[in-house]
Amino acid sequence: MKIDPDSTVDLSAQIAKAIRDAIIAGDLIVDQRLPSEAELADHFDVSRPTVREALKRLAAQSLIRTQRGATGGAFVNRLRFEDAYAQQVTTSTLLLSMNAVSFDVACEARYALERACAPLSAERRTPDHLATMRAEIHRQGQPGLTDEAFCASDVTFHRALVDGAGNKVLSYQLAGAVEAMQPLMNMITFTARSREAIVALHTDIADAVEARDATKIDATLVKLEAYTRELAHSVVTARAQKAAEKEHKTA
Amino acid sequence: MKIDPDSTVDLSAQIAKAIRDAIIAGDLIVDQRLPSEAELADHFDVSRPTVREALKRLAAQSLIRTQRGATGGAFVNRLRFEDAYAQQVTTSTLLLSMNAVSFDVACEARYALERACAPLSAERRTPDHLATMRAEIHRQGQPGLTDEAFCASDVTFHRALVDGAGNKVLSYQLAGAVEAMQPLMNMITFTARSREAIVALHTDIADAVEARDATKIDATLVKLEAYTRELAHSVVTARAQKAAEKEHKTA
DNA sequence: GCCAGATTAAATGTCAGACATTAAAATGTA
DNA sequence: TACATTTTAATGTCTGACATTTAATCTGGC
Repeated sequence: MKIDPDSTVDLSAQIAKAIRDAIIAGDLIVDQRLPSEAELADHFDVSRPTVREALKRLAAQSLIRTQRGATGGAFVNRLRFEDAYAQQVTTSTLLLSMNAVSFDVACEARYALERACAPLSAERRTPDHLATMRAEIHRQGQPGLTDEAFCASDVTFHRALVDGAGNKVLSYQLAGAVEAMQPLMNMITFTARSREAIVALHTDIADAVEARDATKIDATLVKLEAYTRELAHSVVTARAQKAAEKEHKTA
Repeated sequence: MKIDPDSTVDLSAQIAKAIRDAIIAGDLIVDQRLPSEAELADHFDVSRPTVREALKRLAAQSLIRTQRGATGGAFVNRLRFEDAYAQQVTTSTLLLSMNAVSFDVACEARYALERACAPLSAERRTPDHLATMRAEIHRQGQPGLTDEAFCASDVTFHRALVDGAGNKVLSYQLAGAVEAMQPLMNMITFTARSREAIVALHTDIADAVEARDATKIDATLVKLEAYTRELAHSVVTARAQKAAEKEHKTA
């Protein structure tokens, strides 16, 4: 592991890269202890604060964890699925919001991916997945539910569908696609009628999952996507109209 | 933005979280300049190195960028698709290797997702995507290509297929699934015969994409998945046999 | 008045050394 | 042996300083 002290790049960034590369290459294995900060500072010929900045960078990516005390230090962290989920969701959410990704594009991606899980989910779903889906459908029908809670329940429902595929990698990849949509969905006002329609589609999906009918799941997801996009469009149209009216008033 | 100085959690982690939350909530918008390190230190009532550690954490997630000089400072970074790709690939790769994800599980996830792109790609692919696919097929047929180069070309081919869907979000989500497989694929030895078979399937896919035949693409991807898994299994079997022989010799 | 070069100022990048805190291991003692 | 104490080695944090970069400002000369 070496760095170039003459480079214009931050020393801490270079050190972080060197260690990260070592982890990726397998030179440092899970749970292995890194040298102490003082030793690393010595090795790279930099000060301790610089080493610390590098370690914090790695910690931010969940690549290492630190422990205080006599036998403490920095350890290569086993990247867990849950940690990766969280990062994935954060990154995806910011990506959508910062790049002004349209509702349609995000929605299309999400349903395309979700439909990919349908056949596997039909085959492998357990009673547990089914129970979660039914419970969320019930929650979604409750009056007095806020729009945000409705959206959150929607996410839980769809995650149960995805998890039903029984493939952790798939669940991880989908986490971003499904959850990152939430801020976009939250812009929609769900009327009683639209909630009813969505609950009906969700029920169809749950029924199809129970019957292990992959074709039916797929078809219903297509309907749900179309309906969701329709809803979003009506929101946009309504907003545009209001803006036009306001414009008219002030003029 | 506030932190709890009595918490057992690192101050730098708390500060990073506070700023991250502000970015996610939209309180800090893209390209906005954060207060200087000294001002942040003052605000959170900590020292400058602690603030710096927090900022490095955010920089590691591409949430901010820093600039030196008189008008420099830390700025909220527009998370670009390319940056997100890279992070996604790194995370996915480590996730698979550190959790000993089986070839079958990863492969299943990858092809399920890729098949989700097929209908869109059939509809929207441009001549460019097609040209990339053809070029990679040609490369894959060249004798003397190393296994690694073959794998790399394979990845490029499949990315062209995915990109053909013309949905950036989809491309981003797929990046991890496709590229993270590469280390696993690299364990396979591709014989001349198996390369020939793969090239034939790739050709079928390219032809189907050109003909905008979604059904055919899907069917061929299913075949390709089956063949890939078969190849991987034969490698595992061969290894097991060798190990058994060695065991026999030493015994 | 205008332009080129020198100066200044404000920010990040880096260093050195110190002290605080934590937690395990070593040690001492009943 | 069991328990309390001390030691020790690590991370966490602070202070203060200097180095470096870069844009803005000032200054002379034309």
